[in-house]
Amino acid sequence: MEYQDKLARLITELKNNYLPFVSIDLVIFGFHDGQLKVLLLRWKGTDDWCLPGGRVRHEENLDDAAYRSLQQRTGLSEIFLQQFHTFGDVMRHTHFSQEETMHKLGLPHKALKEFEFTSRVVSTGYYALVDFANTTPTPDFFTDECRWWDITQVPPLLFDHNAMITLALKTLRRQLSYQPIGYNLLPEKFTMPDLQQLYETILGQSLDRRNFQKRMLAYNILERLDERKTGGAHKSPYLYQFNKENYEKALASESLQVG
Amino acid sequence: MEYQDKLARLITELKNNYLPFVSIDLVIFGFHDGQLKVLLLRWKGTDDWCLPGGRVRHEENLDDAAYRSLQQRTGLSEIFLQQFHTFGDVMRHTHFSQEETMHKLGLPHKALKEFEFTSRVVSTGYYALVDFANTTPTPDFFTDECRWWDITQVPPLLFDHNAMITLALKTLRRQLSYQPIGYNLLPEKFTMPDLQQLYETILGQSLDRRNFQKRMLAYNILERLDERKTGGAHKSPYLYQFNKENYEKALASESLQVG
DNA sequence: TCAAAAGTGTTCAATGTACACCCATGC
DNA sequence: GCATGGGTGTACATTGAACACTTTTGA
Repeated sequence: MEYQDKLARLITELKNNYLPFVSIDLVIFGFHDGQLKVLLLRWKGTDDWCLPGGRVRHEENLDDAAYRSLQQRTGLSEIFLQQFHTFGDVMRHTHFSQEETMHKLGLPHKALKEFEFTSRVVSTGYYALVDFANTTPTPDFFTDECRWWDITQVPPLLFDHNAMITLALKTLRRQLSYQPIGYNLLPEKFTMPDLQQLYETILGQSLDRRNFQKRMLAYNILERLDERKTGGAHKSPYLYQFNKENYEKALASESLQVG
Repeated sequence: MEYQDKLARLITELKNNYLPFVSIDLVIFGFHDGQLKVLLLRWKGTDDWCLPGGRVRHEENLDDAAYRSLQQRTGLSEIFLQQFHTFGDVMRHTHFSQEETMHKLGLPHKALKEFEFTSRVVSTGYYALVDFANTTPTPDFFTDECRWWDITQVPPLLFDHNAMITLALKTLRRQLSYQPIGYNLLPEKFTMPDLQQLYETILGQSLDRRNFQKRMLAYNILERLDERKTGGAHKSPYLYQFNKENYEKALASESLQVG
């Protein structure tokens, strides 16, 4: 049976080359149609969803492992990726019993002994901001489906993954107050209303159009282009792009408005 | 040889009951004489200092492991303890070669094979704020000495521990801007100048006396007592104590000034 | 009586918030 | 021409920063 063969090889690979008891989980945010999205995976043959994650190779930095998983799930590189918390509770994986989990995974019981799929794992959570349009959601060996979910529609997830999303979002909102955001979430050229919608979506509240513009321009990370975006039954808004240099500077120095 | 016996028992204990590849490290801050202090350990028979840390038991939450180590090193319970970052670089422990490290530890080479003392470990950093006066610094099996160091005098430490302190301090400073601080760093009754000195020490800058007082009182976490502190050749300052309820509320809600 | 440090309040600047008018576009 | 939404500027409120005088205490 090919599945069992593959599984056996995978388990051997994990045992030989990856750290046990350590993992990373990813909260990958995207932005589309004025909605904040998060990328979820559906376990093979079940209706159970969870966050993408991965193991860490013996000779691989933790950050690199997160970055590798992110690339595998989204096909993207050069993305904003940031650690936000490490989840180390013993019971965080016992949302379901070992038997249930094995069943959900379609794994034979002996796999339990082979590798600690369901045992206690200390997992570091990372969140990423990616360009929705350029992402190619890709399931992995254990999952049938990988797709975007509206952040407001996320179902009950496996393990402690709902809590992870909550904390990632909280961290992202706080980040918004002292770092620029948008570089990986918006297309290269965008309008001020686009940017504002992004902020409003992340913060979950509406902002004053005029004050928002003033604030953004004051950050000195935007360049207004000569082009405008036409198509709407109203005045055409200017297109902007990020000034990469100043954007990076702001990211590094955390120099934007605090609070 | 008793040392070798103890070591053998310890290694067995670690192998059987603790997670490999996972650890916690502690940046324990204290406050004394207007100086911010950090607790460091000196390796047996060497002049090399490092942060206290510990391993995680198989059935133990990560936070509990940090808390346990903190109690073992300081004798204190009921302390503020917070995770600030997880350090997962492969090379973070290769400040010294394996041989050097084993030598510094006074360990036989065979111990290398027994347990990955010097191998790659993913370590979660926690910082704690403790009452300097009530602390009983206690070395562990691998160390001769455990004592407070002035934060400005910390020597080059083993591994990536200097970077850990730097990041812990940065996190602490940021925390200062949206959470109350002082409960575990000051005696029960303290004066406003005491509190201000604590803030100035942590932030590394002086603050305006009058504005500071206004800000602190606005937080509504202080209760002024009828007592004053006498002894100085000047007007006696009032004593204050924290209103525990409001203090906890502020801690939980992060409701203080942001920025 | 004097130096040292604490108690208190006011003024000014900067920042953030609220708000109004005019303009371009597509139907 | 008219509804929709974008471009811009001004007034007000709130917050934070700067600053001075008086009071108490021990030597």
